[in-house]
Amino acid sequence: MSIQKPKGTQDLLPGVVEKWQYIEEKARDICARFNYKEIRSPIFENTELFQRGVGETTDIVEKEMYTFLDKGDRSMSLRPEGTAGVVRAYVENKLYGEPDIAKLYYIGPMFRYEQPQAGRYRQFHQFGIEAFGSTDPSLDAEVIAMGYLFYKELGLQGVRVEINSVGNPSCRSVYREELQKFFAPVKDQLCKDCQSRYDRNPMRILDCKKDQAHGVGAPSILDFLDEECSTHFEKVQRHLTDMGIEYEINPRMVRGLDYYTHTAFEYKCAGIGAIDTISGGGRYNGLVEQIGGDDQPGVGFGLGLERVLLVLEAQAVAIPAGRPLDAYMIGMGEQAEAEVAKLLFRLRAAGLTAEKDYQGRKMKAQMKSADRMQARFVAIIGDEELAQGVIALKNMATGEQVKVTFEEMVTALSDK
RNA sequence: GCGGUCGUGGCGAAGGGGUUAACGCAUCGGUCUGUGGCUCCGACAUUCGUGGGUUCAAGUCCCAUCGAUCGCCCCA
Repeated sequence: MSIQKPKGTQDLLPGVVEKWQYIEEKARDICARFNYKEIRSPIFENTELFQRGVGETTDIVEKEMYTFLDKGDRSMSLRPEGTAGVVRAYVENKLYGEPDIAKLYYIGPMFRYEQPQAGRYRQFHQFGIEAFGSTDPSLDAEVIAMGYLFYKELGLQGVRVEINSVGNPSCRSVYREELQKFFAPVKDQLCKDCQSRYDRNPMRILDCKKDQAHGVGAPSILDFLDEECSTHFEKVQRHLTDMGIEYEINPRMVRGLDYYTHTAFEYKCAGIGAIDTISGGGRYNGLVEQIGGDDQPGVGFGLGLERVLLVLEAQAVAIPAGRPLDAYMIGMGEQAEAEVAKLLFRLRAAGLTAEKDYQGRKMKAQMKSADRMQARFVAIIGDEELAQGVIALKNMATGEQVKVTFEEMVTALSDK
């Protein structure tokens, strides 16, 4: 067997790649309207960045990173998510010194060594935004609203917004202890997974899919928020309501990255097998400092593009087709073929999309080819046309055929 | 890391131990010596993911391995 693509990766071939371009275009457009600027950071970083940024105890860092030693014995990792690298770039380039807050976005591949399944790949793509430098709840709400609008403008139906507040590190640690106290007496009745969650991350027990009953009567994080955290959370909600964004509060929501503070949110939608979360994000006020910068707050989302595609497909949302072919040129005979090559270049230089045959096929086969490519016109040159200095233009939709001079060709093709 | 299902031409798909590997679509050629979407005719897998084993005989049975797919953990 010849070499195959690495497990969990995809070749995006012509026919599909146009969908990606369309989605990326939509992302860039919405970023422009919200005034987010693109940032391109490396696809690999020092491993330590992710250990510190994403969190040593997260599954991502513990078992899902593509880590390797480079030739200088430095430990490098392919980025498993987008935020850490952007934060690093923000700090390294001292963007906090700018007068306005930094509103950045990225689109690109991320890598996690996981077992692939529906909506999950080892190389996947995210469109994400990060806004640094403000704790204003209206910024949290803006980020949430922007993701929502992105899905809406793509034509996705049934996207739900769930929000939660995970508080700050101090209210969270109190809550964590309370949760462990709550579960301690029933620990051995919990499912196997939840027993291991008990120590690692008791909040996940609430999110257990096997047994929703686990969390009945359990304390809610929202009751442990301090003054500042609950005020922030209330203001975020008010802003969302003012913008007309519908949301649900899910006090059981837990995110997979350690860095979140205050607002955490997810977008959910059916259509990708067992997975319903299509993206998520939140505020991360301690992260910039943890990466070695000033104490600058941040908030953002990371949105899975494969999941967007899958839901678009599940909902059969039409995606605009790529650019059609204006003309397919056919030359009969050596001299005519040379003329075709020349005119083809002229058409292309004039901004038209044009194609010819390169396999020496019969005219009939070339016509079929033009039909397959959905060419609007077929331009034919044979001995007769050559002698008259004209070209036969056939409209493939109507079947009409007219003769035009070489000079008239470009305009004839342009305005139809 | 664990579990289920699957792996036959460019694509879809039959064949479940016996010697020439159905069929459909697509493609190419002809019918139509220079005109597509229709018809009819013809061509198109020394080979069944890979490696090993069982057998007189293996796409067909067994083992391993790789991959796809779905699910668990976790996540986008």
